[in-house]
Amino acid sequence: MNKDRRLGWKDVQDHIHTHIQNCTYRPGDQLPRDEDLAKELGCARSTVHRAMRSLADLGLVERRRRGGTTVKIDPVTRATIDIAITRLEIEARGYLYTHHIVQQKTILPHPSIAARFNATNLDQLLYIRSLHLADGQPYICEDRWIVLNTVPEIKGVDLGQISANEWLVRNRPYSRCDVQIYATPATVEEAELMQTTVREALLALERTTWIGEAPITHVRAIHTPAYRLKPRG
Amino acid sequence: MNKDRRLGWKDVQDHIHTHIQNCTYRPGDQLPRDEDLAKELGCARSTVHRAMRSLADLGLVERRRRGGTTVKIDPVTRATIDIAITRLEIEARGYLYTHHIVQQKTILPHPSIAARFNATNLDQLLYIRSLHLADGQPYICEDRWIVLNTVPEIKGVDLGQISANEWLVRNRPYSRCDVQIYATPATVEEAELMQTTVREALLALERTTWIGEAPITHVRAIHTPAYRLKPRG
DNA sequence: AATTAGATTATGTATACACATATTAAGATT
DNA sequence: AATCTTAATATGTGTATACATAATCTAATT
Repeated sequence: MNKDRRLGWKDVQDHIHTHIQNCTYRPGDQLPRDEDLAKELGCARSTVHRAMRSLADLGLVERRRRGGTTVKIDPVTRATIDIAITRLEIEARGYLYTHHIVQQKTILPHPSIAARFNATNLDQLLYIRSLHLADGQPYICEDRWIVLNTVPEIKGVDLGQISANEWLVRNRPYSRCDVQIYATPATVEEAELMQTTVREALLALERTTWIGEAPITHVRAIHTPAYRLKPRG
Repeated sequence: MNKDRRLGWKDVQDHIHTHIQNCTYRPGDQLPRDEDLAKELGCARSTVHRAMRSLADLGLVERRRRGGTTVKIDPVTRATIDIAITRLEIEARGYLYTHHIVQQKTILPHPSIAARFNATNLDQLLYIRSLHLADGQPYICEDRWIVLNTVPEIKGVDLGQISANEWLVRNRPYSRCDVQIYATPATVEEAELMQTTVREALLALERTTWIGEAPITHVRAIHTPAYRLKPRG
């Protein structure tokens, strides 16, 4: 009912945020101490602290132990992207998901792949090229290398049924993930698979994962020409 | 000295995180109540709460008021990218930054631009195409539309000196920013500016900003062919 | 003058407690 | 059986307090 009871940390956050947008506080400016703000606004220091930490997480302010809080001198635009299981992304858009394996083989690691893993002594890899479709139309083509030493169980999985993408996400948590996003021209084979023209500009999303020191998988997913990656919320 | 004094929230976070990586707790599994965990680990509930909130922020667990905490059923790979002032990005890589304006004119909004702003009644726009170089080599080519009604002061700024990018970031905080990332083939003019070939695949980064309801600027930045966007460490 | 040691300061963390809120389960009412 | 009400429950928030830690300034020492 009545929100006027007490001041919540979100209220405090909005208060400061508004002042930053107002240019009351400009980039580089020093903000009041938590304790002073608490007294001024009539709440506990912990409440101001909670608000300030949130603003710091958003990249709007910087806090230093004895230096206090300042509005970030060089503001950055912070965008967070969630890379979901491909099936779920396609279904979330209201399409019917299907996928099939284009090629699958066990190989020794190419130097460029080994470099991605930052490892020299890699053994056998399972390479899979698969196509993920939305309502029958190509959506993502992924090239994946799976480190069999780290994930031996995958040899017993029917990857035509459940995609390697989905199986790994559900069964192999990782401790580190390296992501790279870039544009790449479609090769002849990719163009054919994605039903587009050779050298068409495609968005590539590369991920490499480890569990502890052990490499799990490296994947390069290329999207349809019209694809636009949009950060959340 | 000795870290064994008391359990910190990061210790608790690591504890849970390790169990998730272990598959002790698997996607979909229910975690113990905060209070039980606190008792088990010998710390306060607030400490567990802090750790859990952090894990929720990382997208690893989900919390619901009476439903407790569960390991996220469909884990996503969450990547955060910071888009900095172009000059700072180039200088951070150790290059000498220069920039120049290729074209500048005042125009009425093209429908596609108005659509980006989600506004119909836009007045005059300042359009600027500028090239940002690293050690003299093309790095980013940006097309920018500035809403003069919202930012009239920019008419008095020497944008050959300070780039529109930098001036806006420093002087015009925004309340909303829309980001889109995609691949685009270089046009004839873009290819010439970026010293590459026509239809080469380039990474485009589009941003649109508002302050309150008022549109500020829309910018489309295309990068060199080799450019890779990397989320922060 | 340079270095060191100690005091000062603002944020960071841990704790205990009370109450708020969303959600589910159980029970009462129709 | 369907609906509404009420109670139970786990997380969310606000407060007060104490102490930890990092950064900075000051003063003592060499």
